Amino acid sequence: MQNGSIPISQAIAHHLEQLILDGTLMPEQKIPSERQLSEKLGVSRSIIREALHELQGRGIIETRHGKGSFVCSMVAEPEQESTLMQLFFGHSRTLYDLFEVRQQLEGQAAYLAAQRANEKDQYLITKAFNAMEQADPLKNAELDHAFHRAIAEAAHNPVLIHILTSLKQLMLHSVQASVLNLSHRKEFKQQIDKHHRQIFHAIISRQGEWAQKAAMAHVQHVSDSLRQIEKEEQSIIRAAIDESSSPAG
Amino acid sequence: MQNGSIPISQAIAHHLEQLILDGTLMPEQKIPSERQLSEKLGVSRSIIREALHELQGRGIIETRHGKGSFVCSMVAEPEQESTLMQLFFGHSRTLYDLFEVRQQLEGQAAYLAAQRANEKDQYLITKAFNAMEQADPLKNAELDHAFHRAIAEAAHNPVLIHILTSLKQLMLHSVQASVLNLSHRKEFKQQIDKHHRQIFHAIISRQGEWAQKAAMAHVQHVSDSLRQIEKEEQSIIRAAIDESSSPAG
DNA sequence: ATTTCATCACTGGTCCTACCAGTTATTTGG
DNA sequence: CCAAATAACTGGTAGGACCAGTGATGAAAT
Repeated sequence: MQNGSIPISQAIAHHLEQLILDGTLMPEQKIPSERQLSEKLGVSRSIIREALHELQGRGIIETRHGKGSFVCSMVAEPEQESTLMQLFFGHSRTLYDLFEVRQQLEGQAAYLAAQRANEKDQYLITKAFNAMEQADPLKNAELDHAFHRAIAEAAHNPVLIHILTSLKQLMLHSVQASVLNLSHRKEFKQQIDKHHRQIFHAIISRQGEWAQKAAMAHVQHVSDSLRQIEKEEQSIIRAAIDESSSPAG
Repeated sequence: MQNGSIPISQAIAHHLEQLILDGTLMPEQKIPSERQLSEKLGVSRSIIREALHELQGRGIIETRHGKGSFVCSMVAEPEQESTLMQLFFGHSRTLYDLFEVRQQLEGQAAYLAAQRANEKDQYLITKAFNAMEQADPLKNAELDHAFHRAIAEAAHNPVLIHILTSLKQLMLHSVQASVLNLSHRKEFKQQIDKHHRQIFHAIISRQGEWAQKAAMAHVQHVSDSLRQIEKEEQSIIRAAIDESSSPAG
C-alpha cells in the first residue's frame, strides 16, 4: 500500500467507504468492533476511531454506545422484496429514481449550456462530440461521460455540476458500468448517437429549449432501454430456472 | 454542560461547527492546535482529534501535517465522491446557483406530486397548506418548509427528496435564515401566498404542468426578491458610506 | 419449570503518555 | 552575512488503562 503521505486513518476511512459502496457492507449491518478492526488491519484503535469519526461526519455510519457502529441506510427503501430476481436488480427502484432526477437536471444543464456556453465551452463540447463519432467501442463510456460533463461545465453552475456528478457516481454504484453502457447493442447506439447530435447542434446554435428537450429525451431513452434490458434478462433467468428445475441429467 | 448521553467529541465538533458558521472562525483561518484546544476545553487530545476528524469528514475543515487545521473556504472539487450534502457553504454567487437548481427540482417535485400523490399525501399537503394560512409570522419559515417538504414527499422519489433537503440546508448555511424568510415584508408575502395557492390547487386537482410552472415561478420569485433585497441593502450601505465620508459634524 | 436478578463479556467513550514525522523560526557556526 | 544545524512548534500513531452502556448467560428465588 503506497503510503505517500496521506494519513492512515483517512486511508482506512476511504477503504471502509468503498466496502460500503461496493455493497460488501450492507446498510443496517454492523461494522466489526473497533478492537477487531484494530487487530485485523494492524493499526491502533485510535486510528480506527478517527476513521470511524470521519465516516460518521459524512453520515455514512452511525455509532451507538455499547452496541457498535452501523452502516446508515441512505437512499435505500425499507421495502425489501428479496426475491432471487430482485437480488440482481435490487437497486432497480432507486436506479430509476436517480434517472428521473437526472433527466431533469441534464435537461437544465443542456438548456443553460445553450445559453451560457462561451467559446471555450463550445470548443470543448465540439471536441468531445467529435471524439464520440470515431467510436472506439471500448472507450465509449468514457467519451459519453466526457460529452455530458462538458455540457454540464458549460452551464456554469457548480451546484448543478456537482449534483450531476454525484448522481452518475450513484448510478455506477447501483449497477455494473457495463450495463449502463448501451453502445454494444446497435439498435440502442443509433438512437443514442441521434440524441447526442440533436443535443450538440441545439447547444451550439443556442437553442435552449431544443437542447433541453433533446437531453431529457436522451436520458428517458437510456432509462427505458435499461428497463427493457432488465425485462429481457429476467426472462432469460426465468428460462434458466425452469431448465435447472427440470430433472437434471 | 449537560452530558445527557451524547459523546463529548460530537459536542465539541458541533461547537466548533457553530463557531465556523457564526463566522467566529473565518475561512482559511487556522484553528487552534489540538493541544491548545485540549487544554482550553479541558478534554483529552484524543477527543479533540476525533471531533476534528468528524468535521473533516463533513468537509468543513482541512488538516495539514505539521501545520495545523484550517477552515475550508469552499470545495468545488469535481473528484470528490461524497454525500451530496457536503458541497460548500459558499458565499454570494453560489446562492443563486443553488436557487437555479432548486427551481428545477421544486418544479419536478410539484409535477410528480400532482401525478402521484395518494390520499395520505393530499391530506398532508392540505394540512400543511392550511396551517400556513393562519400565518403566525414567527413560525412562517417552518410552515413554508413543511409545505414544500410535503410536496416533495408526495413525489415519491427518495433521491429528489434527499437533494431538495440538501439544497435547503446549503441555502440556510449560505445566508441567515431570517433573510430567507421574506414573509416579514408584506409585498413579498402576498405574492408568495399567491404562488402557494396556485401550487396547492394544481397538485390537488392533478394538473402536473400547472403545478410545475407555479412551483418554478415561486422559486424564481423568491430568488429575485432576494436579489432585490441585496441591492437595496447595498444602496443603504453605500448611502451610509457617503454619509460617513462627508465632513462629519 | 419459570421468573428475576446478578454477573460477565462484550461494545464504544475517555484519558494518558510516549514517540514519530513534518514545518518553521531560531540559533549557531562558518 | 548567509547557510546549516537545531529547537520548538504542528499533526500522526501506538498502546495501555479505565469508565460506561448493552446484552446474554446462568444462578438463585419463587
